[in-house]
Amino acid sequence: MTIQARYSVTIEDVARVAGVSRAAVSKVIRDAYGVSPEMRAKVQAAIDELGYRPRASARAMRGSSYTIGVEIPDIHNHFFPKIITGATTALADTRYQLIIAPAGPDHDQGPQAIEALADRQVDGIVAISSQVPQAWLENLGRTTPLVMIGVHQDSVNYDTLVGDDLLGATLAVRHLHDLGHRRIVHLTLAESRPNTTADTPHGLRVAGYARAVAGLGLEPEFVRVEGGQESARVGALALLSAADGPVGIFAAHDELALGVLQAVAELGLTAGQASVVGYDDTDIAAHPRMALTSINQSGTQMGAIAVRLILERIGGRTQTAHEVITPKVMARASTAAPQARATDAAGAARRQQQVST
Amino acid sequence: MTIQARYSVTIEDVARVAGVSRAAVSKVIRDAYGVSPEMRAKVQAAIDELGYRPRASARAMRGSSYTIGVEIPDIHNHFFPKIITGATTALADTRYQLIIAPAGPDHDQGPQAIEALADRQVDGIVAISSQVPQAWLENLGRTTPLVMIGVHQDSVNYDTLVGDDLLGATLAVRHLHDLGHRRIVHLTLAESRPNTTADTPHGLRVAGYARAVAGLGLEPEFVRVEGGQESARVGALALLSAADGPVGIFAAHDELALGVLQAVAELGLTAGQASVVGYDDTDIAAHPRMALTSINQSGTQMGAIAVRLILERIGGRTQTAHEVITPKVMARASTAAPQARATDAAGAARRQQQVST
DNA sequence: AACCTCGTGTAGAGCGATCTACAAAACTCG
DNA sequence: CGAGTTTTGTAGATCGCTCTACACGAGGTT
Repeated sequence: MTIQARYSVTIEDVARVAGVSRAAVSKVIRDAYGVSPEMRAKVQAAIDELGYRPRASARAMRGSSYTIGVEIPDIHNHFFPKIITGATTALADTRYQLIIAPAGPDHDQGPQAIEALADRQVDGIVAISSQVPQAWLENLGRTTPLVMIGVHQDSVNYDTLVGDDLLGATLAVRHLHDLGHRRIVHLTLAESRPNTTADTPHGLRVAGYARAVAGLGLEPEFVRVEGGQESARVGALALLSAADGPVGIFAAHDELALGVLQAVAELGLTAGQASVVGYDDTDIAAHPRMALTSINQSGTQMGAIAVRLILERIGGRTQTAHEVITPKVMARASTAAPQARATDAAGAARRQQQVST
Repeated sequence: MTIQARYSVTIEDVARVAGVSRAAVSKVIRDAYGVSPEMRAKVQAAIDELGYRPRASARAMRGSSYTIGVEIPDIHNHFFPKIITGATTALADTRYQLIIAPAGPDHDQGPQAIEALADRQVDGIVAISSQVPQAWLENLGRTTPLVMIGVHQDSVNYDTLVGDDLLGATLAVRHLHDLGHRRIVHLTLAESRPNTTADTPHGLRVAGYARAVAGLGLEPEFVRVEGGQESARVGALALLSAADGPVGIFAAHDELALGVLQAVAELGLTAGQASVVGYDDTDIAAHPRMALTSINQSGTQMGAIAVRLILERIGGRTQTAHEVITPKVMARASTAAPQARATDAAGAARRQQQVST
């Protein structure tokens, strides 16, 4: 029975079966004021009997859609699922449902996905793409609770949530330096890529790196890549093939670091010869086969905070909030004290052979 | 200007500015029949000027929401992002937007997420959780185009899309056997877990394994775990510590295989001593540090097919379709010809020590 | 007894689009 | 050139819910 009529059963039907008005049913399902226990029981019985479920789109027309939207820029970056997990968990006991709008595979589709969420009248938006015009965001934030993750500019109409990228980069450099490395290279996205300007996470990591390196009296040195494991692999391969001493590589995020590890593996180098630090501490970093040293900025915590901020906004907070998460180093076996390269012919030959694999 | 009024701009406003009726504007934005070029231009100009965007929830009340929903059971399983990628790409040139509803971290929340999508009046649903009562799905399929991925029972009201799990398991076993392995163990989910009954992908992999092993005259042998890398690691650790000959392990999916690889790494075993095959061929499997042999059932292709099926349904197809994807082996370094274990005291001691790490 | 207050329920407008009729204008064509 | 056909645009109902305004009856006060 319940199953039979699943859709096409409306609040009207429930009202008829319960023998009350639509408004009464509406009150019950919204937990609104002014419902007697008897009425509630009667209505609830009718709801159960008919298997009634209110349609979100109809509710959204006047009230709220009970939906929180999260925009994620790259479904392949394993950092984002952590944010989702944190958010989903934080939302578990509420009546809100989380939906994700993935930005398309091409870049600069972030705004499009955010817009799609706004079009769907979600009650709040969490967005991660940073390459969105601020004016546009300010305007969106005026009508919809909005949390931007990784946006460092302060704003009037929306909340922000960032990791302390300046500090994170410093920690990465210091970690390599403490191990004894004196050549510390930063592998990051080409400046032509989105999300690389000065106030983005990647831009700040660049700045933090440059400052930390200068503070230690070392030369800054960059490898710029297009993004994705493959480009990082190629970039690292070029760097490491040309190098003959130990190199510490600070990759701007774990996805890139994995590409660097590919190159390290292909060249048969030890962690002492090529030490790699990533950023985000994704799940895979902890795997013993990777053992990637990484900067942790708890993604699950970020997700939970983002949801909290949204719910506060929905609850009536009018002042903007700007939260900062403090990163920490997760030291693993991908970094080690510097070690000279084997200069014997055998080693060189082996490396040579493995490059061509 | 465009930005200023972003929301609260309705079709009414556009109609007023363009000097036409609401219906005319509606026709233009839907590309409907009966619009002269001049009218179109006039309306389009007004739309651009005001920055008008139709609200999905209002459209959903009568027409369609132009939204396709995908339910995914476990955001941490890297196989699902591949499906999403395929689906997003396939949807790129249409007016449809893809949204994802993640099932909560607890199990058996699949139906809840699917229901959430239905409540939001999406025009089509792609769902991956298989542990949903069939009657419920049949009913849902009656009102909404629905594609179930990984559901092997044939259905009347919804389409299905599966990998040939029976064949995939056979390929895995045969691969290990061809390498020379004679002890081939299947590591899979405990039968108490969701999605393990006979007609689910995991159930069929078990059946395929059992049949293939029997066909080769070997004994079937199972390690049952709760799910997640950690439980697989623990299960594999127990298996491999007790074993003294070479073992071939066929893990029911890559996530579990990664856990097995952890155990292999901790015990310091070679690929010949413990050969591991996964299932799904997730991105990370190809990383040289993992080099995980895996059964590929193209996730991106699955996503693309799922979307195609949905769009066909929206377009009017009434007969159900049932697509099958043929899996193939991606052989990598995690599997190798069997190799005896070192029996010297040093080797045993080393293994012993590493277990306790 | 008349007046308030409070709790409970209902009527009915309204949200922003779509979509069915239908009217008016513009072509065909014998 | 008038009847028929096609094209183009509009009016207005409608989708399923929320929410404001209000009616009604029961108690409480003076």
